[in-house]
Amino acid sequence: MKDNNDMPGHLARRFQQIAVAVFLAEVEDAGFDLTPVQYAALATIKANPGLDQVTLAGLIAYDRTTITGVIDRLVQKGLAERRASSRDRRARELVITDEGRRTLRKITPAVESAQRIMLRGLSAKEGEELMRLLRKAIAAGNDLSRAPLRDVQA
Amino acid sequence: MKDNNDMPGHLARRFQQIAVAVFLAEVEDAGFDLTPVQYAALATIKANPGLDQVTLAGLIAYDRTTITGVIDRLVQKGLAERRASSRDRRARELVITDEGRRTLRKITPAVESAQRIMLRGLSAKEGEELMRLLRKAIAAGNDLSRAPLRDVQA
DNA sequence: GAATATTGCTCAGTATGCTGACTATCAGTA
DNA sequence: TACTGATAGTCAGCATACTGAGCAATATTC
Repeated sequence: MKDNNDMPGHLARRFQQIAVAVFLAEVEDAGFDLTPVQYAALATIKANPGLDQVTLAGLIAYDRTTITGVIDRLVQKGLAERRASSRDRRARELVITDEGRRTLRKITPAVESAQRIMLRGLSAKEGEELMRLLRKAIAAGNDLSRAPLRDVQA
Repeated sequence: MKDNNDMPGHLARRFQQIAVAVFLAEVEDAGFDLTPVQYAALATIKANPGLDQVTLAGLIAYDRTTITGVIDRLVQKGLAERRASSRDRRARELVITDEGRRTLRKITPAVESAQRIMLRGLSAKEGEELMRLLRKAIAAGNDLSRAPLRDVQA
């Protein structure tokens, strides 16, 4: 009988569970209230001003139905804005606000600290190897989820 | 500026997302309707008949408030039963039903197939190494989440 | 240019996960 | 025994994630 600890799926769930908890704790200690998902979305909006929701979803591999709620909350917190697109009236252009920019800047140390903490059981070399293997497994399985990563050809 | 692909937290989310999608697809192909979480709970109940909910939660690192709903659904599907404990009237003893046992047995090939598919981008050696690193990182971060893994001393 | 297909977004419904609060019960102690 | 603290379970509320359906607008095809 295979143990849970031999199941990559189970290990993935556990590691993610810890990663989220560490992220939230570090960010809260820094005086902010932002989830990992909201952080990734906000950082991606900042790096790609004016992108639409589907493109954002593709860049961070979120489901398009999930993005709606995430952006709702970013907007509600005053960190981002949804604007009507002039090119396509179906689409919304997303932009970061000054407040969002400020938040991103101030929150960065906490985010980086969280990444270190969640790997604290591993040596630097092991941490790198873990990330390499995850990237490789993810690349091979990308199309197996409903929300695959998609590159944009601007 | 660090890329998402350099963030273990982001990679963890992506890998888990794929792992769940693969699991659900394989299980559905086999003609069953069981989530990864429900499967782990059911398998653990089978291996530890009569255990209470808190112990179950500790064995698979679920939050105790999450367990309630998971068991509700296992019971509703007729795969497990909740019984009053004679030793402690607060506790519920969990047991697997015959139907649950049958389901577990028939679903096992699909579950194992799912574990292989989610590692399909890696060699056997790399898959082992990924699991080793995940186990190590998880062990070091176990107490950082609200739902740590807990061993039982029968 | 009209019919068809596709796309961007939203919504309803379900299933994890979590925080925090509450009830019932048990355990230990004065 | 009464008091105190801890524990088992549930619930309300919020935030991901997904399925599937639907609406509005754009693209494509004839």
